[in-house]
Amino acid sequence: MTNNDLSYGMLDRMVGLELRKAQTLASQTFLRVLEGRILPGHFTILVLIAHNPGQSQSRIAEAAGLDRSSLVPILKHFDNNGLIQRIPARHDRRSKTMAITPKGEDFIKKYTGEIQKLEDMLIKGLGRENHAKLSELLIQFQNLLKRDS
Amino acid sequence: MTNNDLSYGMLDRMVGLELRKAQTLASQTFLRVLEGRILPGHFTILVLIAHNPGQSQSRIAEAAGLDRSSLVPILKHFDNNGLIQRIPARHDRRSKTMAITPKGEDFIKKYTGEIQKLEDMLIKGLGRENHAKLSELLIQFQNLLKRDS
DNA sequence: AGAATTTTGTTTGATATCAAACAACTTTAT
DNA sequence: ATAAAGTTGTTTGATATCAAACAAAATTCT
Repeated sequence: MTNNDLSYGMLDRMVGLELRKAQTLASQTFLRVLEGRILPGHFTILVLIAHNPGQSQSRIAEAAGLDRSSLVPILKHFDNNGLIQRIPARHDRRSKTMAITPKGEDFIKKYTGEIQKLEDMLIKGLGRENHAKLSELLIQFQNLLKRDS
Repeated sequence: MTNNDLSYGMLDRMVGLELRKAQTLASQTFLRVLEGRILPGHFTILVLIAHNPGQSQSRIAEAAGLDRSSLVPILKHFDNNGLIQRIPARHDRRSKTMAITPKGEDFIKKYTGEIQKLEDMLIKGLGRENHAKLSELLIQFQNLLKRDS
């Protein structure tokens, strides 16, 4: 009986299901608080590019937990709007190096406060220790599943 | 530095991002182990119906963390394949009561072993205490976000 | 009782995502 | 050096999901 009064049977406390429900709620909360002005995944991509200039698309995609192909329309959008720049990599003619633009930096700054406030709300709600423990366990969980894939 | 050697900047250890990455990996692992014979969400729905006969679609959807509308094609599929039965509810003429069929029970049994084995792998990999703590924190996280929505 | 509101299941777009295939290119093996 | 295998970014097709709108029915309010 995790939720309401419905029985989950063998599903009770299974991590996969709880992950999916938690993730859905987190995403919806983000969208609601940010009023749809930016998608959580898009913000992630932009910050990753800003903090790791000169990386390939594949590496950024992997760090964001996205497929390479999912990145293409996102980057096209950022490029069209002048938030990032794509420069052909010197040593690899297939690869395109990406860098944030000043406009992109402004964009990140514009939303950083609200997003940090949302995270602070989570920290306050869970307690600082629990919040840290949750992050840690989620990372451990990922490392576990990344091995055999 | 949670992943690889890329920097996450302000995103480091943010729960939302770690949740999304963990959830994606969990889903992919499930699909790979079950070889696509059943989707995680579909199995969830079926077990929920089995353990909570006579519930409305809306309640099942909520318990599974899905939108009502997302349930419609899933239930249609289960109904067409004889895994569930849909009976008009007595006291509410809008509502359709659902129940598992013997064939549906067989279907659940068929995959229960493999899915439990997958969860056992997670328990073993994380450690029993960490696994329990992760479930608990995920549920706490959901309760936190459910309040103000 | 009657009107206004809410709820239920559904349909209809919209979209985020992946997986597979592809050409161009690089790296590795022979 | 040449062939084989792997990688990069992209296109294309499939699909899971949601959100908004809807009619029918139930509930609440006055």
